[in-house]
Formats: sequence, structure tokens, C-alpha cells
Amino acid sequence: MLTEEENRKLADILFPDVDKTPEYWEKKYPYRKLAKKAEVTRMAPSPTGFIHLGNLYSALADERIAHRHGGVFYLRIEDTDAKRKVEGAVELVINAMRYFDIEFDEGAGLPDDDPRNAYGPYFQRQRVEIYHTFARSLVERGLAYPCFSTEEELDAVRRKQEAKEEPIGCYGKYALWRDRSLAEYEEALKSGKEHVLRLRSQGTPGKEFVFHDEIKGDLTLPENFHDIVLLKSDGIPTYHFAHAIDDHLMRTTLVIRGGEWLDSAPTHVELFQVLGFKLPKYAHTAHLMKFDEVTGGKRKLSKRKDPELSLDYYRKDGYHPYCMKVYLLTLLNSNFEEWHNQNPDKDINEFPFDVKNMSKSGALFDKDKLHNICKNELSRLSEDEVYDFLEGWAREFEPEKAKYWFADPEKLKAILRLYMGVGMKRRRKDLVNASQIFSLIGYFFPQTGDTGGKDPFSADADTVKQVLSAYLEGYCHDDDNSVWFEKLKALAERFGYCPDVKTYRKNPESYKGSVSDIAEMVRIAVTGRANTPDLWSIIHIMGEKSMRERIQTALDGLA
RNA sequence: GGCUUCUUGGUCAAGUGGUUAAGACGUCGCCCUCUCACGGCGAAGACAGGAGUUCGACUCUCCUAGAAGCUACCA
Repeated sequence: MLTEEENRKLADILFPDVDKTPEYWEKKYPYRKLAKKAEVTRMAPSPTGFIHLGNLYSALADERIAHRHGGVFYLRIEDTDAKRKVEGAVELVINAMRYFDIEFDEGAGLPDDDPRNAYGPYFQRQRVEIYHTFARSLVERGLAYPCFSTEEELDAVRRKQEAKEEPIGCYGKYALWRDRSLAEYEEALKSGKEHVLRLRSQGTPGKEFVFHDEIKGDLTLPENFHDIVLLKSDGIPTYHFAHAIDDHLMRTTLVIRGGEWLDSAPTHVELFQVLGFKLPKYAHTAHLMKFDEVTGGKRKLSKRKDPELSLDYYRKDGYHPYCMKVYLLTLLNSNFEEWHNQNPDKDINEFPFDVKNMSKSGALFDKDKLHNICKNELSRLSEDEVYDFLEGWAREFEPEKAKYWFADPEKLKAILRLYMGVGMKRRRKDLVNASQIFSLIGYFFPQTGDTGGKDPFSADADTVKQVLSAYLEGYCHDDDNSVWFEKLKALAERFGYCPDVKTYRKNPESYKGSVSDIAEMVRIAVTGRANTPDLWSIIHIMGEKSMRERIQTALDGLA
């Protein structure tokens, strides 16, 4: 045990440059004036240059909670690990979030002198003076000490603990530098040995306490007793120390973070206690999971193995950001889907998002569900909105084909109206994402390489040829939809097919098929596909000439 | 190995001692004067397992199993 006097002296030696006090920073960053239910939340990524679905998932929760009641949502960059830093990462984060209509109120990305940034700097590397002030204060009060252990020494300790089946780590009698004399610290320092600063933990092994989590409820967790590293040998804080200082001084009220942090919550509790900080509320979220074919079980989505975790993956396929957001919200808050269905016309930002409705266990990312949501949401847009979205996507991902797709805006819009069912009693729900849309309607643009023949005819080639030739012969472009269809029925009759589907079903043995089989032949010849919206409308969008050409091509292909 | 958390149909999930255990997606069937889509109707399908507590347990307790996470001078 060092005396108060010795602790002060050690602090002077360790932090000769610190000329501020904790009170100085407390005063500089006063508590925020907040409305009743307002929360201060944050997104705090490390600048790896990679933002994934999981980041978006939790950022969305942060943003909704903050903005639900007029709180603050800010961006802090956790760049304490030099190895991970990537240039331009901040812009990447901001742009990725903006793409999903998620804006920060404050933090990294705003100019330094912006009045909104009163709690900065927001890059941890620029905050070392603050960290050192509090670190010094801890040393002065005997709550932190320098540790000069080498990696080898730490390894030796670990092996000893493993052999004795005791908890691994730096604590109590295993903390080699916890109880040294001032002279020993001074000597080691003088010898130029590298050192880290460790917490002198006040916790007791085996003791438990109740930790309240906003999502999981009251949990019983073990008290922290590890002398964890506060400052690394380069003087930069670890996540734990930076978290305590930053979230306190930035006046965060609700820390939402991944469940992987739950085990270090006891450490954070002790840190806040020892620093004299008020503990914020915590919400530990479950991760997005994926079904693993190999193990047959759920597992956390991994950046390396799962391309679908990347946001770019969805951008490339042309998923509308709004649909992604709706899907994530249904996963994030169990009652969102019901609310959204009951209030289809309300802005989704009006939804009363609540941490309490977040799931305790990890959800499997479900592409079927995503697609269903895409279909529903896209069907609510106007053809102009879809057109604009497609244009933005195509310009970036299919610039060559885009020339043909967007050569005649009216034509594309007519196609969209058809596929969306604009003007029909009910909208169709065919559209999922941009790439899927263009693959659906590609036959309207043979210049892009879509020359048909995707689906095979089910009838024999001879019959198909005869039917198509007869169809072409009797075709009149001025026929309206019903006249056109009557002619198809007549064709059916002529070739031994039943003109009425119902009649056919009652007596399928009496016919070669029904008028629907005749329609299929024309449909496949014209579009290359067995399934499309109303054929007559398609023909009248592409024009008689195109139709005849495509049928002729199909006939040639059958020869 | 140790510690922590989680566990309702294939998936997302309501549910807080007494329910015929919601709903959505997916799947299947039927209907909707051409396929598909839309829409309608219907079907199959679940409380991880075992002990308790209780008149009564999906709900409370314990054990087991499975899954996930943590066990760094990474976050």
C-alpha cells in the first residue's frame, strides 16, 4: 500500500504534463438540457472502413430512440486501435447512414467549430488529454498503478492459473505490479521499460450483483475483480476506459451495444463507480444471425464469411433503402409490423419505438421476409418514384444497359404501371429490387441482350409452330383486349383446345388443353417467359412490329 | 475448460399462473371468366427435455441439453 503522499508522487511521475483536473472537464461538458423522455444515444464504430448490416441494425435502434422524444444521436469514432484505421472511413459511415435516411445530430463529420459539437472532440485519439486527466486522478487516489509485466511474464501467469484451474487474468496475487513500493515503480520507470496503466480493482471474486439491462431485465453478474488495462503502453486508452470517460462526458444516457459487451459490463460498472460517474442505462442487443448449413444451427453473421452482411451486397442488387429499413424495424421492435400494417400511410418515424420491445435472442436474417416487405412497400410507390429509384441504381451499376432502359421514359413508365398494377383494382406486388425488376422486364429491351427463350414451351414444337403462325395471320393491332382474347379462344377451338378453362377442368380428357395453353405459347414466344402480366397490354407497349419480330424469332428457333 | 446470456411452428414473434397458445413470412390446397401477381377461403405446423412448487405452468424454481457471446495492451 502506498501512502497518499506516495500516490501523488507516482501520479506526478506518470503524468507530468497533465495540468487539468477532472472538475475542469466536468464543467466544460455540463449535463445536457433534455426534454422529459429524451435520450442521448450514439453510434461508435471503429474506423475500419466497413459498415455492415449489424452496424445499421443497431444504429437504427439508437437513432429511433434518440429522435423519438427529441434526444440526441451522435457519432463518435473509436480509433484507439491504430491497426484498424482506414482513410475516409468517417465519410463512409455518414454516407451509408444517410442512404438509409439516418442523420446524426452531432459528432464526427461536422466541422470542429460547429456549434452543435459542444461535447467534442469525437475522435478518441484526440481525447488523450482528457483520459490522462482522469487516469492521473485514479493514480492519485490509489485506484490505478503502472504495470511493467512483459508478454512472457503474463503468459507464465496464465499457464499457472490454467494448471490450478483458477480464473485467468491479472488480479490479486497474480497482479505482478499491484503492490509494489514507490521505489520499485520509479526504478522500473527509469529503466525505460514499457508499461501500461492498470485499474487497482476493488471488486471481490465470487461476489455478484444485479445489473439492470433495458432489454434483458435484471441480470445477476459477477463483480469485476480484474486489474484491467486502462491505458495501453502508447498511452491510448482501452475501449473500457474510453467508454467510461466518453459516454459520461458526452452525457450519453442510454448505451445500446452488442451483446458481446455484456461480460464486460461489470468492469464498466466498477469504472464508473471509481471515477465517480453516474451509470448510464444499458441495452445489450442480440445479433443478427444466419443459418449455418454446415453445423445446421444459428450463428452470428460474420463479415468474412457472409457477403449478405455487407451493405454493398444489397445496394448492388438494388434493394430500396426504405424497404431495408422497414425490414430491420420489424426485426428490431416486435410490434412494429403490426403498427405499420395498421397505419400504412403514416411515416415510419412516427412509430413509438421502445427498447423494451427489442428481442432478447438473435434473429435469423430471413430473405423471404425481406422480399415480402420489398414487394409490399414498392407496390405503394408511384411509378415515378420507382422510375427515379431505378434510374439512380442503373446509372451506378448498369450504365451500359441503362442507355436502352431509359431511352424512352414513357415506355418504361408504361411498363412499370403494368407491372405495378397502377390503375387496376389492386396493385400487383411483383417488384422486389432493381436487378430483379430489370430481369422481369428485360424482354422489352432486346438491345440489352434479352432476346427471350428463358422458359421452354410445354407443347410440342409442331403444334406451337402452327398455332403461332395462325395467331400471326389473324392478328390485328387495333383489336381491343376482349376481341384479341376472343381470337385466342377461336384459335384454341381450331386446334382442339378448350376455349373455356372451367369447362376444360371438368373434362380434361376431351381436349389437348385449354385456351391458357394457347396463351402460353404466345406469351413465351413474345416474352420468353411463362409468367407475365396481361399479354395484350404487353403487346401494346412493345408495339406490333416488335411482337411480330419476337414471334418470328421464336418460330425460327423451333425449326 | 471457466463464466454469462438465450431457447414458443421452417423463420420473425405475441404471451408475464387458468387462452381453443395470436399474428406475419414461407409451404400446401381450393376460388378468382389466359399464365403470373394481387385478393379471398382453408390446411399442416410450436411452448428444447426432465424434475419440482401449485388446485392449475409456456409463464415460478432446480437440473440436463443445445445455441450464442466473453475469457487481449481488439473493439
